[in-house]
Amino acid sequence: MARSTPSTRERIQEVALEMFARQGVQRTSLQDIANRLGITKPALYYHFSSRDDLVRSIVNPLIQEGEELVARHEQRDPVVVSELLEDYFDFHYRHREKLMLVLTELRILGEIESIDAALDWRRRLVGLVFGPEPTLDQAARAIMAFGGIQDCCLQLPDAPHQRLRTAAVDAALTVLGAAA
Amino acid sequence: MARSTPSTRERIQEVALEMFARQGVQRTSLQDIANRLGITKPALYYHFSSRDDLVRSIVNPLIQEGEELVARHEQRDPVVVSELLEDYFDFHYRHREKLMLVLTELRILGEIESIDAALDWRRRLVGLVFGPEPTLDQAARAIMAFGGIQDCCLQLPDAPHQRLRTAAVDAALTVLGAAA
DNA sequence: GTCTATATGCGGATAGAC
DNA sequence: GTCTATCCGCATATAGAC
Repeated sequence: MARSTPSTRERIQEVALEMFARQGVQRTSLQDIANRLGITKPALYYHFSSRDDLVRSIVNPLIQEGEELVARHEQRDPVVVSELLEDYFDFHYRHREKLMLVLTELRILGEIESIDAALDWRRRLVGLVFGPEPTLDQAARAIMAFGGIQDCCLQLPDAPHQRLRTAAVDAALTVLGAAA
Repeated sequence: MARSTPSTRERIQEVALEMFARQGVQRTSLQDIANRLGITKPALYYHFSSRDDLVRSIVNPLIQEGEELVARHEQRDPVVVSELLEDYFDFHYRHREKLMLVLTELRILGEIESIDAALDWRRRLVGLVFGPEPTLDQAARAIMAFGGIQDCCLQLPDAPHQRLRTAAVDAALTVLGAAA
């Protein structure tokens, strides 16, 4: 983390993320972002070809990293569910600011054509725990476990990291365990 | 359900809900809605004083009904958790189209100043199960249980109603039970 | 890589006639 | 209750100079 002077491109992403999170994507104009940085709109267009391009550049690395997480666990044999849940928690906790953005404005996933990737990601997570053809009961429990870990990260942001991690993962293991 | 010819006001709400759900609130202009109904924008303004007013008119009854559900269970002594969860499921299942709208665009709750009501609602639900000062572990489990029921309704829309109800409520009881 | 200047269009909203 | 006409503002986006 050298934190050398960030490039203009990176500064734009930083400020955009902060403003998107605070006042919403749609309500944040490129003008706003440019003003905040002391540059002009055309300068912004030099770095990002459109508004969606900017949003994509912020969200895509997240999707990428999530996919890698799943791929890593898919290669394990056997799958260790508790470690999967822990990694899943850490991923969400680490990126909770960006995730808050995505989840309070889920629609943007569709707008940047990433909705399919997100759905596929969910499907593969369930597959890791219950195989490719889960029963309805198993599907419900998987939704509750993974969704719940996500929600814990976002709804209890002030809780101490390690205690929250234990609480969330334990709760998830409880739901999953009763159907294993 | 007389389904007499709906008033223009009701037809606007119907069409708006359908378009909001399909293409998003922000991307649906009053012009779009008016065109679809074969009327003009000013005609729309006769029925709703602003765009937010229209959104509010669609979402508010939902919030209202949710509050009534919580209030009803708050008056019970003792609280019967399984029945609370069943009512909670039925509420979400019945209104899943509108809820999909709200949850894929959570930001709109802030825009119509209903975010506080929504947060308070969650807080009271947790209180019904674990009292006013839940531990972190209990809070995590409550988030997982209530959030999970919600997610099941929205993510498994094709599942048979009764089987889904049983699966979701059972799973929720499992998480809550282990901390009761 | 950043600027000035500007084109263009759409969205919300209102006035006032029918 | 619905229309025509219109205002205003802002957003996206481009051209071309420095």
